[in-house]
Amino acid sequence: MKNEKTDRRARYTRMVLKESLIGLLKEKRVSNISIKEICERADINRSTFYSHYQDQYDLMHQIEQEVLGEIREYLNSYSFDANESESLQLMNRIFEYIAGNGELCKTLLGENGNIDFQKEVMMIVQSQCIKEWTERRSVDPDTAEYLYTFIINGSIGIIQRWLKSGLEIPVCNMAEMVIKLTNQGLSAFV
Amino acid sequence: MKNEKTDRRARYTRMVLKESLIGLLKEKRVSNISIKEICERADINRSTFYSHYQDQYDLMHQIEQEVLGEIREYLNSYSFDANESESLQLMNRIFEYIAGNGELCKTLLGENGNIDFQKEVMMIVQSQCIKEWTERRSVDPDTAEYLYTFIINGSIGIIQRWLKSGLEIPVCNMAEMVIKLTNQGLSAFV
DNA sequence: ATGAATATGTTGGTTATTGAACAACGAGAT
DNA sequence: ATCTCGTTGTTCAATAACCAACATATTCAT
Repeated sequence: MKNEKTDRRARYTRMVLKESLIGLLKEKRVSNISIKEICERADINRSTFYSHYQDQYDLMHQIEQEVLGEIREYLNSYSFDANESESLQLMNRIFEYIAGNGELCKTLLGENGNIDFQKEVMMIVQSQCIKEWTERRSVDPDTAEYLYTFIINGSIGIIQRWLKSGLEIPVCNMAEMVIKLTNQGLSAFV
Repeated sequence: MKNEKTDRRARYTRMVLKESLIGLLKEKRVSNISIKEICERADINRSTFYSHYQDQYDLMHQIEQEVLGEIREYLNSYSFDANESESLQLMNRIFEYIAGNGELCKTLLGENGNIDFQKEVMMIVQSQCIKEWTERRSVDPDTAEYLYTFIINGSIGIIQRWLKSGLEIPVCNMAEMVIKLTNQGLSAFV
């Protein structure tokens, strides 16, 4: 029944180390962040760091995996409305999630974030979107590769722009915009 | 050279326990706060609590002593301007301090605070004020006792009112007001 | 007044974190 | 090329915090 698995102390240690890295990521990219720095900011002994993580990248990766897990959970807790496009609904939820986790997402999806993680996030929803299309009409697999790349990178870019602007545009408009761009783009090839 | 004396862990534990109690004091008075409650809020094991403090009152007392220490330090780091009344300057500094430590002071000086602590705070400055008067003119010691009581309680009341209002009135006006009331009051007896 | 539930101190064995030390490495300056 | 100086992994004994369990106390409804 215990919500948290581990010892209180370990939980606390991991929490502050994560917060510390996230804070530092607002200023610079992981590669320029030292382990010493992370520990000082978290007020945790350096040797303790090593008993939890290999290095900065490992810590960052674990943060990313948690966020991905939360996003997936968030999407799964949702029953689709049959009247609307599944892709659009998914996209809406993604934007909702990002908006509701502002600071963290702003960092992980921002310029100091890991591009592979960012792609993975967009993949969660765009893969559904692309599937809807390619199932209906036949697409040359080589071409599809390029379409993926374009759509995923475009989506990431637009989200980063949105986060920078301070989430001025409402969630539903963002979702609609991306879906439109995706569908329009795909329609030229199928 | 170490600013902090103890182990990081002990420092952290004490810090969160203090924060926890301060938070709870916003809702109710110490006597209605259980140790279990404090520990749960702080996410600290109950047995750890006992290795630092006797009980809620002990913890609260230590917080109060720290604040008193900080106030004294704050006042000592100040060189007086010979042109102005020393009492008024002191009073100004007290209000400055309170304004700069809003949340904590609002709690400790508020309705759930310890009246003895509150009196001690006002004593720090009013004793100077009263000394200035009684040195100059002779006062019946019995009467003086009542004058103290009146002035100290009046000062506390006015500060609580000020904190409740959200510090609307500027610091210097508050200080002047209390000093005026004090001096006017005393002038009737000496 | 009685009983059930909840808070209190206290204990002993276990585990996580600490601090300090070490050799090894890399970057930058002279 | 040599000399700093700071970061890196790693170790280890000391200790703070953990948890679970226990036997009292308190509280509170009926």
